[in-house]
This record gives sequence, structure tokens and C-alpha cells, in this order.
Amino acid sequence: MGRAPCCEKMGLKKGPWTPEEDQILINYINQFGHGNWRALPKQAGLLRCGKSCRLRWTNYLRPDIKRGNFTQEEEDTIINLHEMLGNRWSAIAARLPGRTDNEIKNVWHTHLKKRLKQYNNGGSTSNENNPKKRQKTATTVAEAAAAKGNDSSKDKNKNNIKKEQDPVNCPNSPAVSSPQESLSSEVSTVTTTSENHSSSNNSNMMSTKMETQIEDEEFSEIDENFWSEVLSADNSSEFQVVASSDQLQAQTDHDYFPSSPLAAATLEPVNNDFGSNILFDNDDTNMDFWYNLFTRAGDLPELPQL
DNA sequence: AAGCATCGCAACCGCATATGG
DNA sequence: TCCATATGCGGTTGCGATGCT
Repeated sequence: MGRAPCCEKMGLKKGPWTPEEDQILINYINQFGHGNWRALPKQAGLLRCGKSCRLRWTNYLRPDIKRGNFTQEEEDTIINLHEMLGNRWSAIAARLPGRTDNEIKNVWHTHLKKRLKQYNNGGSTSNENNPKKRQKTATTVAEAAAAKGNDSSKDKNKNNIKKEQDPVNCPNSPAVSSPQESLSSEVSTVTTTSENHSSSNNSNMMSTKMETQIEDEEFSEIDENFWSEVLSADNSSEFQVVASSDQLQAQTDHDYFPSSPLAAATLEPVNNDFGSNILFDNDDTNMDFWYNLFTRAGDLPELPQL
């Protein structure tokens, strides 16, 4: 895939936006919209690349942006969604009106991650090593959030963890994946799998990518009812691997997908790796399986039966 | 009061994907 | 079908603000 050369740097301004530039961008978009970001700066008379304009608009200038501190509710939502979705900030942002992916990402890295880490360090229990026993007490999220209260108002005390660039604190790090320990019993059945793919280790990144397509489509269409449905699913059913759409009904539909990897995978214990079991188990039936899956879900036109 | 350390946020970078010719 | 371009996304960085010694 060819990639557009990142904005011709010749003569283009970088760095913080000035109020004047903001005003120009706002005026232009209010007047003409932003059909073509690439052409926009030129037409608006801005010495910025389109990418920069888009970012400035979506992250800062958009009128529907909610500024200010995140509420407790929002933070809890982020924590829960992150457990389910991993570092898919845009997906998380989609569920938080007025908040941008960038903002959420920042909040996560500067506040929530540390808070969870602190909580996990101080609050690890014997359940930690037993995925099936990992349960978030009813107050876990609240507790984690309460840790915020313990922070200084600016979250700047000596106990703060240094700014970490190391992979250890990347999404795949234990520190981040550890929220498992704070999962609610309801959530854990789903998050165990979705989180595995998103934050367990690098080897799962591929599966993340592949699944992302699926999940994105699904997620955007799945309403809250679905999630309540999923979240309230029987924990003892260890077939939640792809509990992502009732369109699929595949969890236990072994008749429909007699040889599908999913069917096989559903027989696997919950704590198995999502990616390796489902998406990349080197089973040749994968493609057929996914094709069937999409076909059934109506995402692809049905081909004549072979 | 000065210097240093740390935080928080805006912005940038580069990759992946979508789209259109 | 291929290729070039546009867009979206997540990771990372730079720097001003703030706190600490």
C-alpha cells in the first residue's frame, strides 16, 4: 500500500496552533466543511498539513468537544471499556460523547493506568493467579477511582510512577493487563478474551488487527442491550470467545459450524489465548469459517454454494 | 529563590486501511 | 486488479506548567 508522503514539510508550520490559525480553521470549516483535509489548509490559507488540521479540529476545535476534567463516571467507563477493548481509543471515544480518542488516551496514560497499577499493587489478592477466580468486587472500579482522591489534586506526589516509555507499560504490559484483577465477575467472562487479544502480549497483535475489523463493525452496531446480554451471560459457559454478536450465534452452534475453529475453540478453557485459539490456530478452516461467519452475518454477499 | 524533576496535554509520526481512478 | 492518495488510528514526543528540594 502506498503511503502518502507525510505532508510536504517545505514551508509548512509545525508546533502549537495560534489562536489566529484556530480561527481561520474554524471559520473555514463552518463555512465550507471539511470534505477534503488534504486540500483544506491550502484553501483556507493555513500553512499546515491536512493531517495537522484534522487533528486540531477533531481534538480541540470541534464544537461538540467537552472540555474539562473527566467525571468519575467517565473514568469508570474508560476503565471498563479499556478492559473490553484494549487500546482502541477511538472505539472507547465513540462511547464517550464529547471526548476524543487523544484525550482519552492521555487520561489513561496519565491517570487511570497509574491508578489501576497502584490499586493492583496494593490490592492484589490470591485470586490474581487464578483467572477463574478473578473477580472485581462491587467497589473495585470505585476503589480504583477512589485512589484518585488519594492522589494530590494534580496527581503529582512522590509515589507517582515515572513517565514510562518502556514496553512494560505499553498496553500489553502486565501493568495494564492486570485490570483483570479488577474485573467484575460479570465482565470477566468477556474481557478475559477480548483483553487477551488486546493487551496480553505482542504475539497477539496480529490477531488484534484481524479481529479489529470484525469487532469494529460489530461494535458500532451493537447496542447496549447486546452488551448487557453478553455481560450477563452465564459465567460457567466457557464459550464466550466470540460473544460479539447475536447474529453469529456461533458460540454453541456446533451444528452450523461443525468444523469451525470456533466450535473447537469453544471447547477450550476460558484462559486460553484468544488469538491463538481462534484466529491463528493454523487451521485451514479459518478462512472458510470467517467467510461463513460474515456471510451469515450479512457482511458479505453470499456466494453460490460449492 | 533557584534549579531540578515530574506531570499533563497538544501535536507529531508512521503504519494500516479505505477509496477512487 | 493495481496503484496512488486520503484518512484514521495508536504510539510517542516536546514543552510549558507545576511541585519539590
